[in-house]
Formats: sequence, C-alpha cells, structure tokens
Amino acid sequence: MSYFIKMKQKITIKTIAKELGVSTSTVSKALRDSHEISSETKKKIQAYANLYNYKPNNLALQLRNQKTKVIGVILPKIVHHFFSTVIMGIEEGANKKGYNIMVCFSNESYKKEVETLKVLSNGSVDGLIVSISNETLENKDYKHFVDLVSEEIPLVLFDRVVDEILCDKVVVDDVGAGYKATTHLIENGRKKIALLTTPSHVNVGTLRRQGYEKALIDAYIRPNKNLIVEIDEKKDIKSQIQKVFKEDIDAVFAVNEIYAANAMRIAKEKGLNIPSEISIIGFTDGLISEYSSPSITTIAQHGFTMGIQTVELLIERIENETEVYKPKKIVISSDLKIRESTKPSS
Amino acid sequence: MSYFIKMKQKITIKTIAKELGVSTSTVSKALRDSHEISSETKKKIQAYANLYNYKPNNLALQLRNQKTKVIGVILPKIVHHFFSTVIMGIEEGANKKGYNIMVCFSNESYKKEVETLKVLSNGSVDGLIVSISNETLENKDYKHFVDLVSEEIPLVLFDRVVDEILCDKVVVDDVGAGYKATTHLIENGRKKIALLTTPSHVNVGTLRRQGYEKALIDAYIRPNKNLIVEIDEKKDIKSQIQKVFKEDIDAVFAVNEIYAANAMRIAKEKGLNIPSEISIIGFTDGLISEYSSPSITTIAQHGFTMGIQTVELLIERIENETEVYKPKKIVISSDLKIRESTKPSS
DNA sequence: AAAATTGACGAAATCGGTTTCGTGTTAACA
DNA sequence: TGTTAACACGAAACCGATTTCGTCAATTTT
Repeated sequence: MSYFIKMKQKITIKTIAKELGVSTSTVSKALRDSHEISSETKKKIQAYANLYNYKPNNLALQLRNQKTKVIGVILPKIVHHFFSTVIMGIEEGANKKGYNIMVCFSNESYKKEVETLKVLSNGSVDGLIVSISNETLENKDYKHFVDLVSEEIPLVLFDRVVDEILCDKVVVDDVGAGYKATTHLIENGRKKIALLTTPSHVNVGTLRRQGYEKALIDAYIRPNKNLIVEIDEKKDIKSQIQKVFKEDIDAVFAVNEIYAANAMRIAKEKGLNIPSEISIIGFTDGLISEYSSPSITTIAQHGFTMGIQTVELLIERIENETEVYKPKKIVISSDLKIRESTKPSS
Repeated sequence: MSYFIKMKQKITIKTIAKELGVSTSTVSKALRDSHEISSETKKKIQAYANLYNYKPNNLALQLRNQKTKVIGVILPKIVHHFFSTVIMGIEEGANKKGYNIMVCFSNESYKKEVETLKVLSNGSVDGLIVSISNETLENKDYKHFVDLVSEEIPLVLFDRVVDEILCDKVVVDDVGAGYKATTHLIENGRKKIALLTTPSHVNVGTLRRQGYEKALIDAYIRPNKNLIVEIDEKKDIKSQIQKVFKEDIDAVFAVNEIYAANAMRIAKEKGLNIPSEISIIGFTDGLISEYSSPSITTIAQHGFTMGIQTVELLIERIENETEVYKPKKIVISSDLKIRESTKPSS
C-alpha cells in the first residue's frame, strides 16, 4: 500500500519549473493546455505533475481570480428539521454550480451573528445566505446587514426576513399557510381553535397568526385572544401550553412541530381523544410529526426547495453583478400534509 | 441611514498608502500596531482605515500564512439528529479556537465523498473531519483517505471509522452501548429480544450487535438469528421490521431512532401494549424518541460532546504538526436514557 | 534577400497582504 | 567632533498561481 509514500513537501508550480528547467509561466500554460506550448513540452510537464500529484493551490487561485466559489450560510440553529432540510438544498444547489458552502450558526444570538458576518465578509465568501436570529429580530438592529449590502456583498435572506434590509429574499407564504391550516380545521367542524405561536417580534409567527385570524373571520368566527398563546422559549414550554387547555377548545394550531408535539402530550394526559375531541395541526413537516402517534397533520414548508431557490438566486447575483440592483422576493408555497391528528370528526 | 453610502471599491492597504503618501509596509505595520511606527503616523493611518472601514483581505492573509483557519467537515447526511448535534459541537469548538467550518455532505455516496475530499484538500482547509459514507464502507475503498493522510493533511474520523485509515478517530462506545441497552431489557425481565440493525458493512451496526450478543450470552440467553434483522434502507423499512414481529418477541432493540419509531408503530397496530407486552429501546436520542408516546428509551450518544472532542483533537494536530504522528482514538461513552417504552414490567 | 509572420517560451506584473533587511536622519555618547 | 545607537520608514521578497507582453529563432512571404 501507499502507506510508506510520504510526500511531505507540497509540490508547487515553482517546484515543477525548477525541476524541469522551464519557467513557471510555461508550467502554468502547459497544465492549462495552452496552444502556446509545444505538445512535447506539455506532455513532459503534465506527466511530471501527474506523477507527483500536483494540485493547484486554491488560495492562490482565489486571490488571483478575486472569487472564492464559497457561499457563507448563517443559520440560527441546526438541530431543527426545517433548517437542516434547507441546508441540504443550499448545499446541493451550490454544488451543482461549483460552489461550496461555509456554514455558521448564530445560535439565535445577536452578538454571534454580527461577529460571524464580519468574519465571513472579509473576502472568504462570494456571497451570503442568512436567516436572522431571534435576538436580532427582537432588537430590531440590522446595521450589520445594511453595512453588508452597502459593501455590495451579495446577500440573500430566507425565512426570517425583514423589510429594513434591502436585498433578495426567499420566504414561505406564512400567511397563506396559516390560513390553509386554520381553514382545514374549520372545514372539519372545529370552531374553538387555539393558536400556539411565537412572540410577535418573530415575524413568521406573526404572519402565520394573520392567516389564522383571517381564516376565522372568513368563516364568521370571532378570534378569541384567550385562545392565543405567545410562547416564550426561555420559560417552560409545556406549562405555557397547559394554560390554554383550561379554555374550551376543540383544536390546536401550533406554529411549529415542538409546540404541536407538546400539545398532543398534554391532550393525551388529559385523556382527550385525538382527533375526535381535539384536533392538532403543526408546522414544519419533520420526523416528530411523522412518527408520533397519532401522526400529526402539518404544513410542509418544502425546505429543500427553498434552499435550492435561495442559493440559485444568490449565485445569479454573484455572477451577474453588473446588473442594476432591484431586490427580488421569492415566495415558496406550502402544502398541508393531512395525517391522523385531524381526521374529520364524523 | 447609511443606505446612500456606497463604497463600491473595496479599500486595500495600497489605497491607504497612496492616499496618505506612505508605503504599504508602513500601513501594514501601523495597523498591526508595530513599535517601528511613530504613534503620530499610526494614529493617522488607523483613523483613515477606520473611517473607510478597512478590513484586511482574508485570502491574502491565508496565502501568506499558509493557513486558512477553516476546517472541512464531510458528513453522510444532515437531516439526522445525531449528525446535526455533532455539527453544533464541531462549530462551537472550532469557533472557540478561531476556526470556521466548511460543511459538505457525501449523501452516503462514494463518488461525492471522493470529489468533495479532492476539492477541500486543495488548500482550502487546514484539516478535515469526516464520517464515512455508507457506500464507501460497502466498497471498502479507502484510497482517497489514505492519500489524504500521506499528503499529511490533518484528518479526524468520527463515528463511522475504519482501521484501514491511519488517523485520529473519535467513536462512540458502540459495543458498550449495545451491551448496556440489551442488559437493561434483560434486567426488566425480557428474554426474547429482537435486534433491528444495519447491514454488516456499517460497522457501528456490527459493533452494537456485538454488545447485544455479549449481553445475551452473559445472561445465559442463546442469541437467536431469527430475531436479528439487517435492514436495507433502499427497501421499505416498515415491511422489513414487520417480519420479526411474527416471531415470539417481548422486546426490540433498534440501532437508531427511525427503526425504533417504526417498531413502535407496528407494535401499536398489532395492539400490543408498550412497555408491558413489548419493550422498545432505540439509539440516538433525538426528538422522535422524546416526543413519541410512549416516549422511547434510548442510548444518548452525546453528539455535542463528540463534536467538541473531534474538533479539539483536529486543531491540536493542525497546530502541533511537528509532533511524531501517533494516531489517537477517543471513545465517547454513551448513556441510557430511560423513558416510558421500557418501564419495568411489574 | 529582406521583411513579415509564426511558434515556443520567459520576464514581470498582479492579486493583497506581511516581513526582513536596509537606509537616512537625528540624538546620545566617547 | 566623530562614532554609534535609536528611530521611523521604505524597498523588495514572498505566498502560488495566471496572464500580458516581449523576445528570439525559424519559417514563410514578397
């Protein structure tokens, strides 16, 4: 085996040039199969390069070409079905176009987001894909993003976006999805629908809530504030949900999988039958919804598609930077995936 | 707001030097606060740099320093609780030491693994962390890794590792975990324990199976081949598991969460009570296990710790490369997390 | 036979920094 | 007053490639 072959010193164009008694320009041209070089010389050089397993140094190329073929991705978290699906999409889309991705996490922290943005925008990446952290959304401080845009570093935001930042965006049709989910419950004869949502600064939560309220109003049901819980993730989730179960409800619409799973747990503990006594619907079509029993009806967000579209939009910006800047917004529609937790109450 | 400030042309050391009528060396030294430069000049230069928001170009630094402060990570997949937890750990550990991570996925494909390895080893990263793809394990073709090692690019394998590659490794104590899980079932009075595992080329599956068999033998129970199912993920998982339910069993040990969840579904469909009629235990302590009902007892693999340890090991290799190479192997112990699916049958 | 073209290659600039090694000026010392 | 430090700064090499522009010789054209 090749265990004993040690090629400690990396081979460069200079090495080859010296060894073969030619100039570095000749080597470079020969390796790129230039017509300027005689086929004889080319063969000699290529053979040598091959033998010693020459690989051009990426950093040198990147510096020369002023592009890295790397895309920076900053996510609030990763242990989350939706985000990991999006990453898959981003990676696949990037790879197809010859890009690699550099992934960082803000861990929902404003400070880490700012720092990461600073590091990545030092020339390490050709463009950035970001989903804004909760803390930043709460602060409403978007200076780091605005600066980025003014430096003309291509940026695409996805899912968690804000109007204050002038750039391309890819979002889920959250209002529509909230409407779709709520309407589904109403069509199944539900009238007293609880909503488990996020605090209002998280706009996806707010948007889903809008859809929920619109669906109710369209069905001539008056939204009841007592049935809406804005969950603070810093406190115990379960106990916050428990409160709404003291109200008279016949369905729960949760804006994510975890809240839905918790709601189901509580319903079971209270001896309520699902879906006949209480229907449950979630968001983010992850493994929990699929494997819990009863399985949970959810809004499937098509994270993979979203990742692909996001990265394609970014790459287009990167490669056609001469274009006049007119931010685009892509809205990804979502689907209702009906499962056991909302079988019609016959 | 700063919306109207356009700083299209990026500012470099050369720009500053020209603008201030000094040499680039002076600018560089001033910005690094060198004692060679008078404090007067320093102030002037620093002020200017600050005003125009100068950031040193990372690529140039990387080329000069011959290091990127980037760690490449290649995973078989990401939509998987264990791997995403490990990534979190890697990222956190890397960040703490001033490194960033570049994440790629092999998607369990040999070809993509080889290609990704080639791209990343061109100087884009200082070292690599890899968990080998299933296809590669099946092929038993590790040439791409062996080459990497002979090029002296620091490499740490984790979880899915093989002896053929001479490098640092971080693994879960799979034998011990399998033993622990099986023993737990036995202590609860179970004797006819089915094992849902992977095909034998996936060594983590094989190791867990060894632990399972050892536990049985230690308890004077003869392992029964009919109770062991090697699941082929290319076919329908559920139907493969269903077969073993035709045997006389009182417990199921699954080597991952998905198999465990599927087993539970089947058990419920057959009207079996969990855990009294059948106990179920899984691997990978993810959300499914936590939120399913009954919740599933699992082996918690401590993915986060594993990520941290892996990246720390790698960084040590990167930064002390003069050392004689003596591969290390770190074994992370795993814990049994007892939940409802294995409450003792009283 | 002189001029123009072509073929094959090298010198040097460039990307954006850092760093070593001068060098010129001034201040301190013998 | 001559020698030597100390100080402040610049020239140039370097990291590893690519690419433009010469240049020299051989060949073709007129």
